[in-house]
Formats: sequence, structure tokens, C-alpha cells
Amino acid sequence: MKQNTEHAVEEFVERLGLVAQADGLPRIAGRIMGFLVIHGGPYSFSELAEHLKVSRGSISSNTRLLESLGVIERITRPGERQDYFQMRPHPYMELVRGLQSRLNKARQVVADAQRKLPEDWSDAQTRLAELGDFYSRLVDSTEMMVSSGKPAKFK
Amino acid sequence: MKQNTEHAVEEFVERLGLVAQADGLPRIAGRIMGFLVIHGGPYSFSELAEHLKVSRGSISSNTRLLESLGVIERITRPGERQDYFQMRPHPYMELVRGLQSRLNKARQVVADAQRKLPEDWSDAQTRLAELGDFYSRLVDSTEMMVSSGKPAKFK
DNA sequence: TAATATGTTCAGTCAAGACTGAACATATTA
DNA sequence: TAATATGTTCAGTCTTGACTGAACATATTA
Repeated sequence: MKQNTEHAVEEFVERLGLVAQADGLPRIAGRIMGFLVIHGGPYSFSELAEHLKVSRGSISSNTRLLESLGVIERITRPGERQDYFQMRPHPYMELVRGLQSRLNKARQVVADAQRKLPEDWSDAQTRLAELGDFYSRLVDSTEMMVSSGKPAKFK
Repeated sequence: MKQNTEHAVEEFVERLGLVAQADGLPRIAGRIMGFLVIHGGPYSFSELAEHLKVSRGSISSNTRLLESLGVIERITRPGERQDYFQMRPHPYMELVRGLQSRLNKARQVVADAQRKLPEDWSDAQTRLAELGDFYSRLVDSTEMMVSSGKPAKFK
């Protein structure tokens, strides 16, 4: 592999780690994802630890996390003891779920306040309604994106 | 103020602090915003510190932050030494900017990788294109939301 | 002038959570 | 059996960034 290419790969993997971090995920989870996006095909547990230069403990917890998010899948092979990992077919939509759940939580916080505060605090109620609408619209637009983004046909 | 109402207000303020935190903002910034959403009208620097039970240092840095984000505005009054703060007219759209800038950064990370990696790594390029499209669509849908969400007429 | 009021800055403390590495459990191989 | 391979767990370390409170600068009042 060319020197430059190798560097570009490393850079992408690291930067996706930072993207993940900004999204509230562990940096290593982002690195694993980046690595699999570039290199595709199943990689073993040990290979991931080795290439990414992180502890096996971190590989364990972060592969479990990405698995639970539906972003990667763990596969095993007859006669092999190691676990292998690869990206799932349409993983990115799963990534929005985290965002959606945060937005929904915010929407709920506002809704609770609207319900619990007196109706005759009309200024407060107005501002709460605006804030609530804002979060609702955000939820809706990501929702739309997810449904429109799925593969045209399942089969 | 009724006991229950008071409690509901406190709860909202605290929970908006957590929402802010999940969004990468300091908790206190969220509390200030929540307090102003409920109580409206200009509140002084000292009043904020007192009601929210946080240090003046934190009020200083967090009001500055919210000001720079365009979420609140600082107002002064002739003959008064204190600064006052209130929500800006349509503040919530400003809140999406942070999200948008994160998404754009992610989009850029992917675009850089697409450019720097060899074209004949077609599997990697395909997966990168998918990931890039994903971020692009997310940016687009929040972008649309912001523009459609503005007040129908300015003036 | 001294005393007070006000906002900012910054060094230090604290908390949350990521990461490591060792201990462990289990399974396989020699 | 012992030795090795593998993934998980968890106690401890380390990093990051929020928060405090004191020192400061400036302006006002007595």
C-alpha cells in the first residue's frame, strides 16, 4: 500500500473517532467503524485490537456497543474460535436513532413542563409551545430522512 | 406560587440542563435557557446566579456562550449597572447550528477520505459514498427545517 | 478618599467517563 | 494433564472539561 494511502486511511479512522466522540460515542467505537468502512470484509477481534492499537478490553466493549446499536455484526465461522466483525448492510440509519432519542427526550421534557405548569402562565406556555414545536419538527425531519433513506425495496 | 408549580419549574430547568449536556453544551447553559424560557422578561446577572445557585463565574461564561450562539441577548438600562438577559426572538433555530456544524464536519471527513483514497478501492469508495450521502441528507433535512421554520414574514 | 457593586478571568478542584491491563472463565490443543 | 487461545469484566488510571471562588479591573456611591 502506498505511503500516502496508508496515511489517508489512518487519518480517516482517527477523524471518525472524533466524529463519534462529538456524537456522544466512545472514540474507539468510531475508529472501529471507520476501519470497517475502509477495509470492509470481516476482521477478527485480534486483528482489530492489533490494527487499532487498543486493548482487547476496549475492543470487547466497543464491538458490543456497535453491535447493540446495529451498526456492525459479529460473525463466527465453523471451526474457528475467533469472532469476526463487519458492517451491517444499511447501518447508517441506525446511527440517527441516537440523535432521535435525544430529541425525543427533549420534546418530552418540554411536554411535561407544558402539562405541569398553570395554563394561565400564558407567556411561559407560549414559549414552551415554540420550543416544543421546534423539537417536534426536528424529530419529524430526521424521521422522514430515515424512512425515505431505506433501500427502495426490501425483498 | 404553588408548591407544585415551583417544583415543576425547577424540574424543567434541571432537565433542560441535562438536554444541553447531551448536546455538548455546559449544563448551566441549559439551565439559564430553561429559566428564561419559563420566566421570560429580562433577568439580571445577579438574579440568575441567585436563582440557579451557581457561581458568578459560571453565569459570566455561560451567558457569554449563549450570547455568542445567539440564543439569549444581553441588555443594559440607562442608569443601571447590572446586565440583564432575555431570550432572543427566534432562538431555537440557532440551536441547530451546532448540530449542523457537527454533521458538516463529518461530511467533510468522509469527502476527504474519498478524495485521498485510490479510486480503484471500489468497495471502500462505495461504502464511503454511502456514508457521505447519509451525512449529506442529514445536513439537508436540518437545513430545510431551519429555512421552513422561520417566521413567515419578517418586517 | 474608602467602600461597594459589578462582570471577567484564571488557577485549582471535581466529576464523568474512556481506556488499560490484569484476573477470570471457557474452550481448545498438545 | 498443562498450555494456549479467546472474549469478558472490573478496578484503577488518565483525560477532558465544567464549575468554583478568589483576584482583579472598572465604575459608582458615600
